[in-house]
Amino acid sequence: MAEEPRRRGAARTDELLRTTLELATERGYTGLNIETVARRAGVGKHTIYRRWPSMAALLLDALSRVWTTDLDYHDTGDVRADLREQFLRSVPALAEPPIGPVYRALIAEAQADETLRATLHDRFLRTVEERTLARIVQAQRAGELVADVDLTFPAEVLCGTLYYRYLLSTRVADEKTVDALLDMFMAAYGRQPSASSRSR
Amino acid sequence: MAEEPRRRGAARTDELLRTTLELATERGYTGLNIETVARRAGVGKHTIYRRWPSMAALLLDALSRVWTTDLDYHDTGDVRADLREQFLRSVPALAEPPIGPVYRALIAEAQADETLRATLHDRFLRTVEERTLARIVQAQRAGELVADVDLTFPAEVLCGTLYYRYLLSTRVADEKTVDALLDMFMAAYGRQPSASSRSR
DNA sequence: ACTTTTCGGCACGGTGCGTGCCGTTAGGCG
DNA sequence: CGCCTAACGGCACGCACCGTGCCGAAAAGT
Repeated sequence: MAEEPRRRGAARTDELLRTTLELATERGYTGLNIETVARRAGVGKHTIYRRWPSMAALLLDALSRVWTTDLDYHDTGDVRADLREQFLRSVPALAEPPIGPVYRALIAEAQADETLRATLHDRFLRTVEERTLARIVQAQRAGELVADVDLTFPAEVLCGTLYYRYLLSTRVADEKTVDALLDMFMAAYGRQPSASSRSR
Repeated sequence: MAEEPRRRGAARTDELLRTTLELATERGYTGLNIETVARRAGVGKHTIYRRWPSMAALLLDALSRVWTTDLDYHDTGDVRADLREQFLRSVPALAEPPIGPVYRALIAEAQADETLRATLHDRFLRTVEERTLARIVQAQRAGELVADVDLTFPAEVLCGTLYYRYLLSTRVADEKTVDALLDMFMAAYGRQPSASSRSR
């Protein structure tokens, strides 16, 4: 999204992204606009507009910087435990600054801009869904989950439910939630009948 | 949210809500602001502010007007068919005007306002989740679903997944999606083992 | 040293916000 | 019936942010 500036730019580009994340952390969603970022960075607005066509584009790049999300599912051979560990690790990261405010700002702007909505999904959510799918497909191959079922949609349900909690409700996605979600998933696709996986 | 105006107000209040919905239908999310509503209704801005403290409050009331959502789950004795019918009926209603634009506008504003987020959830999503829960609990009592499982969270997953699709991705929640969702739900909580409910 | 391009700074018109202050008008009351 | 009070429409304000244009300065490339 950011075109490489020719001369002094690279360092400035980097600084602007850092400034954006700083602002998100200190002042939250409210402080996230171009004027404020420019003022804070001691920069003319052109310097920003030369790099990004809109605030949304700047936010997308800023988010990419921190969305490392240590999204690396373990594979201990216990798919439920691995999913659980990953969910409990990544959900708080989503809510806290700087990711939280930046993400919220993008969600807000995306409501008015379908293209942004698609970009947002492609660049972030899709990755999460795909990695999740990869992990459960692996479990399926290992015999932990029932065979002959397309797990694409279940992977979306797993991720989507957590995002729904965070973005559309005020309920936190705590351990209880994650466990209930995994109960449902394992009850539907786990190998052993039901009772054992449905407890806990 | 709207306090009853004393004299000329009731009719005006009603007219303003209708004007808001008209604007949402004709111009979408973009046309939804107080100035535009006031201009369109031929009204001073005070007349709006006297009734609602913010655009969000006005939108909430406007949404209530059209959120009848014919949310009435049938009970034909086949819970899967009843859920399917309801989902396919209500999902498009959510996307089309006037509900779509108004809802999107609220989602956008709610990102900056936690209280609004809670209100939005309480006034709309919670109802949907509760009715869904009521229907599947009934199915549980009828022996269609496994007993001794708390279905509160599954009800949230059912609704949440559809909202996730609509609000955070650009994928539509079509028949295939609804069927896949119900596959998962029935596989997890349906009475008959798995194979039959997982097909389709 | 000279050119090119980015740079910061400033100002502009435009839009929407929320709040004042008019004079007007409708509804309720005596 | 006429008065009085409250809601009304219209207008203007200061504020914030948007996106753009123009300046002279400074840095990078030649």
